[in-house]
Amino acid sequence: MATKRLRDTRNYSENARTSILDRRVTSLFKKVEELSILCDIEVAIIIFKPGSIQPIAWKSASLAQDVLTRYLSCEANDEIKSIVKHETYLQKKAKKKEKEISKLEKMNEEKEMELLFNQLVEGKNINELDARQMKGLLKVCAAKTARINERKEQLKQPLNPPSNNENVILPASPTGDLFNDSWFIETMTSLGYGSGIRYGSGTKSAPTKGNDTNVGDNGHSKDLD
Amino acid sequence: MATKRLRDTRNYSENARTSILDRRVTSLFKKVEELSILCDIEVAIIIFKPGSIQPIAWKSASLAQDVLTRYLSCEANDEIKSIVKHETYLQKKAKKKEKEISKLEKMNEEKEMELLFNQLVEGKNINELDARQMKGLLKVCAAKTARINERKEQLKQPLNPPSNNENVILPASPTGDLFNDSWFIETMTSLGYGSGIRYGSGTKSAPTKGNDTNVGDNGHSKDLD
DNA sequence: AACTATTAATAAGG
DNA sequence: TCCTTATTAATAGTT
Repeated sequence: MATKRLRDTRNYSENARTSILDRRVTSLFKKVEELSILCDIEVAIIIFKPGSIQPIAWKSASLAQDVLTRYLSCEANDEIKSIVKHETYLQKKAKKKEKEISKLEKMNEEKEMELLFNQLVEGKNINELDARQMKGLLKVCAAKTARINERKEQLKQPLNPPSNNENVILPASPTGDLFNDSWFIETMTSLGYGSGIRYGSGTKSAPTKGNDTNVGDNGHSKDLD
Repeated sequence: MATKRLRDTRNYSENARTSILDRRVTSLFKKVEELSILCDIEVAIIIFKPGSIQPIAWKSASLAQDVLTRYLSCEANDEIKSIVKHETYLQKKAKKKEKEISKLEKMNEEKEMELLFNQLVEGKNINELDARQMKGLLKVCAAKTARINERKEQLKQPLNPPSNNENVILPASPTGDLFNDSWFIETMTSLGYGSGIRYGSGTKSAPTKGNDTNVGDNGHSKDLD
């Protein structure tokens, strides 16, 4: 029963909300139709529902358009102005999205290069790389080299023993220390990058600090699905 | 008393007619205002009375115009066809860009998971991962396990030399064996993947668990670092 | 979607 | 024009 005249549907579930709204809009249109016939007036109603982009027009898109056209021609001056306003609004929106895209593309590029680097470690044939990938890879290498140099500076300081378990705050730093430094230096050397380091030491380079790392060690992994 | 719901005002005197119409339009606007606020919709109403040329606009000329402009941009009007066309074009463009963004976001997610995996191999503390990352990681693990199994099959075949070394574009790079599967497999082994794998020695098939995503069996996660 | 109790809208009269 | 009142419409809650 009607406890109140109108419910505030804004807090309702999407489903209930649309069904209630449908009823109201239906009866509204009914009333307006009565009015328009019995009082001999012309009416156009446009409704924008929050969820849908498509507007609802009464009493039909074409008839509404007829009324709207006349209305706009009465207002004349503002017409073009507001439309142009709208246009620039849309253009701004598009530009914004473009920026967002290029940002994401850049992020993608970075991540791809990181992956590429790791793939190389895992045995990806270097011949499979194309020029673009190679270029990006060199960038990553440069970044990593820079980091190593930093690290070297740290090591020069007497009261600064190397700590192996510096953990990284992960996803935010694409240039973070993803790699075991010693392994990386050796690898770089083998590629001809390690300026002061000579290649030739028969090192096996498997990082051992991850030995006890277990992934999904118990039944908890089931809970993640 | 209300003998009927709505009177047909078309046969009334001009005076009575407008007064009746006024009341009705007033209550109509009241109702629509309630609707628009409580149901969070945008509405525009244009009314042409038979006598007067001037239309009535709800909820004010400027606000109505705003709604109308948007409406027209969706439906396309003859008079302002070109402008509106451009508008819808821009809207389509924005939609397209939105799709592009979501695609890129997905790609980013995948790459991030790959990276996460590699970070883990390199000693990242597993305790730092949240549920989402863990979930994605398990996916990657499954993929990598599949790869390892493939590799195992290859290793079983005695006459299967890796066809890696060819021309390389990198400066002075002896595409070392460092970029080989050995390191990866060792690491995998140390992680508890396919514990029977020995590089270069054809061994019995590892007692691999059927579940690809369930890796490792004993909870040593406390010792991770 | 149909039903019912409640509230809103409205016509007619003062 | 504004109030009152009888009547009908709209509608929330329920099924």
